Amino acid sequence: MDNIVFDFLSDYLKISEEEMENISQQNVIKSFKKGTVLLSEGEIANECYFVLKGCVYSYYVMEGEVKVTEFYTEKQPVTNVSYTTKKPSEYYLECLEDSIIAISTSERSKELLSKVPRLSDVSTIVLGDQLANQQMKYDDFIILSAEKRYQKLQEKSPDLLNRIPQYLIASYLGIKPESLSRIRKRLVK
Amino acid sequence: MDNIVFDFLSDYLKISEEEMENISQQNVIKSFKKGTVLLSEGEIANECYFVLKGCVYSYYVMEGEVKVTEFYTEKQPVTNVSYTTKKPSEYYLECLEDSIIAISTSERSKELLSKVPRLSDVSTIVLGDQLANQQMKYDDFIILSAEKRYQKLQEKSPDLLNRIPQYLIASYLGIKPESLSRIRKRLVK
DNA sequence: TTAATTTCTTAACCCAAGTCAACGAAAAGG
DNA sequence: CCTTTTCGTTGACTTGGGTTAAGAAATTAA
Repeated sequence: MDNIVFDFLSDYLKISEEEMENISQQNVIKSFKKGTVLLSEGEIANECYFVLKGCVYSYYVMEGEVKVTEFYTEKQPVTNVSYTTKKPSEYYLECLEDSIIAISTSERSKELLSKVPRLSDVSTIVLGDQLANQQMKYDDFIILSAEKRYQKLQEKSPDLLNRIPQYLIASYLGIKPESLSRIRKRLVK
Repeated sequence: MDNIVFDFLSDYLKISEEEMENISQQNVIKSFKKGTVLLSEGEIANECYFVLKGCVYSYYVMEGEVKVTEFYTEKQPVTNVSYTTKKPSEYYLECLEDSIIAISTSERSKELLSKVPRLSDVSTIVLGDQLANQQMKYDDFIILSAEKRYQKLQEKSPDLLNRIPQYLIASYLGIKPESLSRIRKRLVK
């Protein structure tokens, strides 16, 4: 499973055998059953996650209603406000499928960074990329209609539409399942 | 004007006289007239900005229509996707007021970081904070109605409502000026 | 396989925001 | 100062998404 981590890192730099060794030793990898809650509302996160296999999603519960904000699949770091701010989380992180996940903590990250200092450049770049992505995601949401957002999702991540139930896709798009049904009907014509 | 930069930095660490000296020397500060476009759609950004005084806003132009995505005021770093990705910008950055702005480039940042290495921790923290903020902003947009978003803006940044024209606030909230008018009318009752 | 449960679709009706248009208020320019 | 433009509000009408409810389709469990 480690090779997925190296695959991800090698987008940013070439890694030596020795560094690989250090990273492997530091890596804590766990399996979770579908439905496992990794972080609950109200909890303070002391772990951060990287999805190796499966799918994790984040959602708020507002007046009993689930509002999905993101899906994280293979090779994706899970952004986690509570882990950054050390304040109680306002949302949940849950496994949508049986998943294999690399887990880190502040302590382990520091330790790893001291052994492989070059990784700090990677983390800066990854953070910057995540910020840029997050901003683009937000901008799309403001700029585009629900219908356009669905079409864009179809283009950019058709895989998500297959592996994720439609009512969660609807929530992710900011609409109700019934509306997504109507949009899909409109579009097939 | 430098003191605003130090004020910002001192939220993250104590700065020595010598470091201040280095930072001051490296700092490029410019004044801009209201309406000055700092970055146009299609341009690749090679500068990044930090607002010392005044106000900068980011907006897309979609089919001739302006869609505001953010206002940046005193003591705020301006996030800039194009600066990170080195791809043509999809949006504009423009001064909404006469503004005084600290400007950096990749080269100058590197130089400064080599002189004051401690700043790299700050930049990581600031990046992390920005990511967390951006995510919270997105989540609010998905979760809340236009009316709730307006109320939240009123609470959190009443200053913006005074200094920024309403049709731009409306755009920022993702609605039309007419709708914002109606929301305001509904709320005074 | 069948039964139970979950997910998806459709229809009828409602409402908030969009559109178009008009008009008054405020700012900007001369 | 008055004129011109920009900005904010209001009204009438349209529209896309929400709500409720029912049934069909697809999963899951027995």
